[in-house]
Amino acid sequence: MQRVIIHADLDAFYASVEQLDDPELRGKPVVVGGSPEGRGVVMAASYEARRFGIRSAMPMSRALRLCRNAVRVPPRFDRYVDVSREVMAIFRDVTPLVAPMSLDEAFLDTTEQMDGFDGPEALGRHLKEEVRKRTGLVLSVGIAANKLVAKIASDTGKPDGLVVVPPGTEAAFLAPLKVRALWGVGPKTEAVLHAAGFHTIGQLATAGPSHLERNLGSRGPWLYDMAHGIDDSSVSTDHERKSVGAENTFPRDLTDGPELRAELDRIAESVARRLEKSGFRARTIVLKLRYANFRTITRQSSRPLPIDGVSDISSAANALLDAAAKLGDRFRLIGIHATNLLPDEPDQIGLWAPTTGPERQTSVEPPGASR
DNA sequence: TCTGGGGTCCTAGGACCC
DNA sequence: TCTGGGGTCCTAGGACCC
Repeated sequence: MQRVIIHADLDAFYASVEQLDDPELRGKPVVVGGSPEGRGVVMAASYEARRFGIRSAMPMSRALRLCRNAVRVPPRFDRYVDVSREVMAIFRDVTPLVAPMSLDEAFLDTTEQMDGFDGPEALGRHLKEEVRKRTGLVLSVGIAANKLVAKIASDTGKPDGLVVVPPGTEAAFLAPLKVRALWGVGPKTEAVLHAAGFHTIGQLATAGPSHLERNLGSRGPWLYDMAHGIDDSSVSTDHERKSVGAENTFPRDLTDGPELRAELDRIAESVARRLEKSGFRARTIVLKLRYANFRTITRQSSRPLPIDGVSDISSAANALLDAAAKLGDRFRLIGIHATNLLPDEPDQIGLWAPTTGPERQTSVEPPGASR
């Protein structure tokens, strides 16, 4: 059966919410993000701000140089989460198959809902109208037979877009676009593709699978499928969490000392709190350090039994820092990630502890002692 | 110009097991 | 003599996405 997949994406989400909540900001170049003194970056820029060349992820200091009159607004994530919930609820009024990708975008599978609408475009218009009516926000929509093409379709229509790619026209739709438009092709892969002579998706589509594999290794088959608009992945509503992390960039670099250790403990608290809230415990703690020169390292330690609470996370992270930090090292960022998650079900501990716990410990033997 | 914070997935080497 | 094969787990780094 021909699938109908929608990618829905709110335009300049954080900045638009700020402009909705504060009429003073409407029509002005608004930039949401951290302060330039605190080494903040742009998290969202209104379309008025984008006219000055301001883009997401740009250092705030540079953004404010590009547009002296830009209004900087610190992010209010709690508010964005609330608005996002409203929007996702609107999507779920249309179909139960909604897969949120972030606060401001989601995939919808509306294959089974088409009877109620006069074609995919009408359904897209309905979504846009409902979102505008109930939240005031502008939604861009892409509709195609799979997620890959729907996503790229909504990207090409922004802002306030509604792009439908009929089945069978995927390759023709993609052909003129730059390879960078493909999901998963970032700056590095783009450079590799350029070096291999591929600039547009159409050029990529003319290459045979074996040629792509020779030039691009294991990514070859994947790129081949994407260039031809092939994507069989489904819109999945259940997302399993894999990690919980927190990190912080300091306004000024820090050396190891009370200030850095206090920051580490603060982050440990945040991770412990969110881990507990999400109903997981972790078997692995990852310490992340970014040096003043931007080199980034990670150090991790795993345990047979899940760690439990702030003090465990904190002591694991501090031990990793003890081992990693050398005198005179200057850091701009420190972070902790908890991975190898297990559901936090106290009842289950007795069931797995005897097998995973002691068994692993007895495996620590002198070399050659076993076998 | 000077580079956030939340994530996911992949690769590659090494230890270890049977 | 020159050195298995399949599998899992751990660690470190990196690309990418929003």
